[in-house]
Amino acid sequence: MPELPEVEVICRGIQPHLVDRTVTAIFHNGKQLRLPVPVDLLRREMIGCRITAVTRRAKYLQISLDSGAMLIIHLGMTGNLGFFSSESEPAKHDHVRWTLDNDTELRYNDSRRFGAIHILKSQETQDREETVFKTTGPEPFHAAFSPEYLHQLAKGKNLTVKVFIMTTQVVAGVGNIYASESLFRAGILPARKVQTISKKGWGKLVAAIREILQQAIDCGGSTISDFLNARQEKGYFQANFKVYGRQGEPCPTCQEKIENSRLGGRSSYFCPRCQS
DNA sequence: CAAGTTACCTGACGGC
DNA sequence: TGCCGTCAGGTAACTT
Repeated sequence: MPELPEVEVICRGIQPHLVDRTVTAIFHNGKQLRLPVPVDLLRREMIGCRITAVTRRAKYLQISLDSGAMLIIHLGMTGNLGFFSSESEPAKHDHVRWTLDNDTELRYNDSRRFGAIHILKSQETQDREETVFKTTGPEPFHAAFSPEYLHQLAKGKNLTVKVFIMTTQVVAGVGNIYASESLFRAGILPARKVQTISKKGWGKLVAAIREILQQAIDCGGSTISDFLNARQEKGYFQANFKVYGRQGEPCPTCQEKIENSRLGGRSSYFCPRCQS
């Protein structure tokens, strides 16, 4: 489900419902996510605390508390967050619920359980870039994500460009869908080796990644099978996919058939005429 | 040490 | 109808 745009959409959606609310109770259905859910610690660090901010770093949501503690949520492939009346019956795969002081609940739903929930104590939040995000690259919208940076980092590497931009250490938040779409926009084949890309090529790619991610955020994200925002509404950027999931269909630019090949174990879609 | 593979888990879909 | 294989938005721990 979520790449950077979907996480950003959820972040903006839950923020107004969470800020200035106090956590009154936390429930866990006992199921382990990618990591065990630290329920006892969550209760100790969150109950009675007021939420002060909701932010995003890479594909992680960061929920700050007035105690200085911070809840960090990763949605994995199928994770989602939504608000419900605390009276209503939890849905299948609602693994964790945070009850708030206005009788609503934030609910974490995740059928495949590839997500993760962490809590940082007050004294651990300040240096999280050096701990939690030690291996996470720059945000795509940040100035540090520059053509020079990519050109430098690519030196001596024998990777394909698609695998490269999907690597967390290189840049945060670019997943399988937006990697294919950005490479199409930049006119670069997914299988191109990073060594062969010029500074100008990296410039095109940086611009393409930013434009695609921004458009997707503006569209409320992409709903492939089950993504919903905090108000349980679908995103509609999938209507703007030029290549993702479209193998065999004509390229929207030149009518050549879109192809699909596997790179790093992931489906990669491209136009063999527009991209080189 | 870089690069490729596997594992985690549920659900949808196509073929038989 | 159901059984089987394959695939799916991510990440980290393995192996080569």
